[in-house]
Amino acid sequence: MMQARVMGIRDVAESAGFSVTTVSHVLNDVPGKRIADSTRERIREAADRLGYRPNRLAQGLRSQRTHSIGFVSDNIATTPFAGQMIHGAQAAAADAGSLLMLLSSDGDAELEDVEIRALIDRQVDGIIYASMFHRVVTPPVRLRNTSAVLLDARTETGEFSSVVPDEVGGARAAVEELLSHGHRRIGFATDTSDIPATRGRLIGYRQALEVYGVAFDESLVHASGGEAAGGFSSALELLSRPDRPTGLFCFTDRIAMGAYQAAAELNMSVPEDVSIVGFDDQEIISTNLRPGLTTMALPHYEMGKWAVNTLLDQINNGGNTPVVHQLSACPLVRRASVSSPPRA
Amino acid sequence: MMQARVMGIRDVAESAGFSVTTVSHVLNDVPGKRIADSTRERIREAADRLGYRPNRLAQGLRSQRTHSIGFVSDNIATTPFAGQMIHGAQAAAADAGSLLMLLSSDGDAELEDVEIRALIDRQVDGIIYASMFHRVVTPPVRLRNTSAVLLDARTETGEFSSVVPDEVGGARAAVEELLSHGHRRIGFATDTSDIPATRGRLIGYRQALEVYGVAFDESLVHASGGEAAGGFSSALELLSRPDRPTGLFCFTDRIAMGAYQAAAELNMSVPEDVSIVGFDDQEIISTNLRPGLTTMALPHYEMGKWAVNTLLDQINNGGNTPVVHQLSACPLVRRASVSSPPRA
DNA sequence: ATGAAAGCGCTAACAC
DNA sequence: GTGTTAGCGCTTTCAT
Repeated sequence: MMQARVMGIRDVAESAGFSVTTVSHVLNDVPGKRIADSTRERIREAADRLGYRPNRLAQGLRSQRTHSIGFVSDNIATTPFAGQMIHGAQAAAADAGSLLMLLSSDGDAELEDVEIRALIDRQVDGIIYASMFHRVVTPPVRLRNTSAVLLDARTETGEFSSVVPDEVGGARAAVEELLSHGHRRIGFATDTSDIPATRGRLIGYRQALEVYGVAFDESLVHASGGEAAGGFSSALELLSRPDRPTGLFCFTDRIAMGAYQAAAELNMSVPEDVSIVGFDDQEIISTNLRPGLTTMALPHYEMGKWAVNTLLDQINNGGNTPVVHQLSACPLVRRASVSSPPRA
Repeated sequence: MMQARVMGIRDVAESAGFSVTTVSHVLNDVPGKRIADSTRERIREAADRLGYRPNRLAQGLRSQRTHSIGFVSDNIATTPFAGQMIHGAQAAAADAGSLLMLLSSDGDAELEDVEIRALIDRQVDGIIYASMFHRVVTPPVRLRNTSAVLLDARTETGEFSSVVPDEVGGARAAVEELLSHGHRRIGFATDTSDIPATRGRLIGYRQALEVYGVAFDESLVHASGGEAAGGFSSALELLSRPDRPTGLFCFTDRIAMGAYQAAAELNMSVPEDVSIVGFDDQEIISTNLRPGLTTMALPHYEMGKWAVNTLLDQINNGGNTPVVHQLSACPLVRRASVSSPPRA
């Protein structure tokens, strides 16, 4: 383990025959410094030869910039989306030469505060405050002591820049996919929680119907307690009606999974007897269902990227950036669960 | 943004009327220092009053210990397991006052090397080198310049401490679950990849049969190209035989999902007509399938924890720790997909 | 075109 | 019991 000896800027200076100042100048490409090309070359050569690597800690201490950003999330283990957000964030950070410091609070507000403190103690340049599902949050006040951007979340008052998925637009596109295939009776198997997603997707559902001049029929929207089991019972009920819908818009892919089970139970096949579109594009479900599920993708990767890019801008501008609230589009992912309605 | 002014150890010293040395001693509880209780108190009070927080960068620079550890993984977005490993690692790190710096290489070896360098430049205390599925890896040589432990991976030569799931034991337990319910013809729907998981689980399958004195029948193991579609065709074939198995051990939950689909196709129900046990406990599948899937959990959280604890030990002992290769047990998660075989 | 020297905030010999 | 002082490895002002 451990290299022979780790070379510092002084070793480079000595070896190249210049002062540390000059070495620092050339290695950091400090602008507006008149330095002989030959000098630059000799210094670079020496640095390479010695395998010099700047100590980022020392740099950070001196320059007040650590090139590391904190990522606090309420959860990370139990949601398949965390990975995408983190990945997007990490990719954007890496592009800018920064690293992510990751922390999960498991929803414990006190712990969250401790974690943010730990991050600030480490002099992170800023913090991404992430939620694993779109919601309204109230971050610890301490978050105001830093640059911060909200990911998949918003505060009541909108004080931080934030990015969330476009629930309304996504739902509208989902239902339009069904409408454009000729469906006119379209059920909505939704969730009982009162969160931005349920509200937004219902609005989108209605908007799409309106665009196509289809009257909204309240009895066609059925809410249940999330997950496949809820989707199963919602769909079972909806599909058992004499005037059953020919298309089903499901609040999540998990609910769609339940809808598939209900269809099987009723000996109906997808999409011949009933077309289904989901939401989330949880690939493990959407690609493994038979037939593959047409669904709206949640733009987690893009949101993660947007969040750190915005944070970085904010940091680089010394906090003089306007607060912006970004809506991120949910693209339609076509697979095989939508066709024309049965002839009847 | 930004607090009024951030207090340093000097402010505390001044305010308390002692030297920075003494402040450092009491705030860090340095052992073997004789300091008056009254002094301790006054210093603590001053620190609290001023809201003093040590600058971890400066501490790290001086003490050569940053209390941050790097986590490099080949992937993070597209696997549902990443979250669990990261969470376990982060939890263990947090317990020890350390933070995780996260990096994903997307399988790009060159990038991986760059990332490890970036981590070392930031003076991380050590590095977790993680794979998102159990495999044999060859990490960049640079990894030897630090303390490192392998997570869900091993090298050919076993030079780093490592932790991987006990594939053999898990598979044996899975098949024994079937055997103990009375099944004697048990199919194995596996994957075609040649990786530790396929090899180990086949061994476990055979061991369990042997324990129960059931002869191994090669025609009962059917390999396909992963995912639900493969499981569907494997199971369809296995279950269509005249001497069809009454129990199915599936290489993954995704394959089990395909097996459910095949059972439905054949109008067989789970578990009445066929009992199924999976592997992985991908909850999004295992809990949402109907009926719930009995499966073997992959101990990702525990492995993540073990990895950083072991790394931390290694760091604290200055690298004089023996290399250890840990097998982590895969617990059985009983749900509703196993019962006694049909009377026939 | 280059360098001396101060100092980022802290720890740890070593004095007293 | 407590304080002085010398750095950790680097950036940056200011001289020259």
